[in-house]
Amino acid sequence: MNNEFKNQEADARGDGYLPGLAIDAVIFGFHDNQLKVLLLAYKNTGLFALPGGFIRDYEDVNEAARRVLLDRTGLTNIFLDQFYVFGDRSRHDAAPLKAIMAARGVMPPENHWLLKRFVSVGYYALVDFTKAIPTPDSISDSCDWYALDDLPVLMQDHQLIIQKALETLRINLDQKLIGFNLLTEDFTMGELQNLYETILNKKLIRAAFQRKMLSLGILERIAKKFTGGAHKAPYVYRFILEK
Amino acid sequence: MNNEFKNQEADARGDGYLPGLAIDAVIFGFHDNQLKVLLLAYKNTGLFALPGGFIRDYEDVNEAARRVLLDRTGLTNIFLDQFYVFGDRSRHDAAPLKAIMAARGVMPPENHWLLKRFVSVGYYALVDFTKAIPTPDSISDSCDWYALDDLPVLMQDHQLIIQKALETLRINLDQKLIGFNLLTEDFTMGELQNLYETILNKKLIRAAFQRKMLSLGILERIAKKFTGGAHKAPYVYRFILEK
DNA sequence: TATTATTGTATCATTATGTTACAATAGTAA
DNA sequence: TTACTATTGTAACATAATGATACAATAATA
Repeated sequence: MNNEFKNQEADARGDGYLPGLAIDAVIFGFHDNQLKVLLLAYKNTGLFALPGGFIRDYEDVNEAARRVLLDRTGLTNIFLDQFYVFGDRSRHDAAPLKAIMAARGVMPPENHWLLKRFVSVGYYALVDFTKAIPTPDSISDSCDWYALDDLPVLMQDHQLIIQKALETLRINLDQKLIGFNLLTEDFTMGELQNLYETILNKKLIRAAFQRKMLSLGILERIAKKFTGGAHKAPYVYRFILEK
Repeated sequence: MNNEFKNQEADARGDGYLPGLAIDAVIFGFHDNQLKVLLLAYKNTGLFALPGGFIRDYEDVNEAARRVLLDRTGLTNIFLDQFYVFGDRSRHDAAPLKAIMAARGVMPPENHWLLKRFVSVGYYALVDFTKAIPTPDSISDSCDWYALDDLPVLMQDHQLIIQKALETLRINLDQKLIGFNLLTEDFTMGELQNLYETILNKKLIRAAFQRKMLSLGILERIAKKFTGGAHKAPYVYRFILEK
């Protein structure tokens, strides 16, 4: 779904879009020691869904995914990767979209392109929670963060898509060094460890974690952070961007 | 491309297929200490291409990929995984397909569905070279193995697709334990090490490799293999399938 | 029976990771 | 100022994983 939905509704053939192909984006954020994802709520239907969209005939598929991310968060230059193509026939279920359209007073013809079978390319993004500005599209009343362990009921197979995105994130967290994308520019070692523990859902050994992170040579020590607590102030680190 | 190409050619609208979506399969085999991939050669055009196909409207996308693999190799129950979606607009180039059709005496209308832009889901498969029976489709004169380091000139972005598949294979070789899929059911430790060295393109330490593999508890020692060489006979191992 | 090439594994060295401990604070309260 | 507390940074040692070398155990052959 995107801001151009009105046009999409009006034109039953879907001119200007790649047919049968969609994008679903699992946009991760980290706040209050919880992993969260951005979800849209649809007017009068009680349905929740991942941000998504379609591909214009002049766009690369990856470009379209960046556009979706920009439209829902206002962010560019964000970590964004494909992780799986959801192409089962059983995904096809016109009912939710009909309900959404009906709630808006639209009765689409049976052969409306949006009611056809879609294959969806799954993307996951890692964003700085404090920088993102959740923005609903034209047919949803809200775009908000939901904790992964307290999700509302989701449309179609969106629950599965989130599950698979999380698995990908867990695997790639250790391989590629992508966790930093979920934090603010500056962070303490404790914050970084909290993030890792939340994503991996297990306790890590503090001394070993710190030693490992520092040994990677990807962290720059910026300054001390005086939190007001009655204890030694932690250092603030910053991820060193490679040139 | 697949055996139903004749039907596909005849029907300019592409009825019965998902529009604009294709599958490209990088089918890896291992022979003569070389990694090889299956390629098709097209009649009278000098063009080489990856095995591929389209998705029937009654098929899951993954199912369609299995069908392609079966049609080109005769194999089922094979390691097969998605690795990337190739969706750049710049991929669109009707020329090769026109050439192929022209070589067959067909002049498609400009709006023929096969000449439109396609997004392709990349799959990679690992097969036992000795078991696969390379089989051309209806419009290619050959289906054969080509060594990765001696590939012919390939259609469109198929070179890039192979490159990306190889990267995926290298990353997953250590994570998941998938190398065995490229060997016969029984193999020696030396053969396994050769496979790893070929894929990773680097020498491995024999003692450490053997110790690591045995410690994983995934190998069953079957018997000795008397090769006729004037030296100690190696053991033959078999991958233990988990239940 | 000696010779040769290769395999399986033991041994030690090096590196990485798990675990414990402790000094160095930054605040609070006496 | 001075104890007291909680947390951080890191040293120190233990354990595990990997790298490197060495050598005994063979299958064939001469």
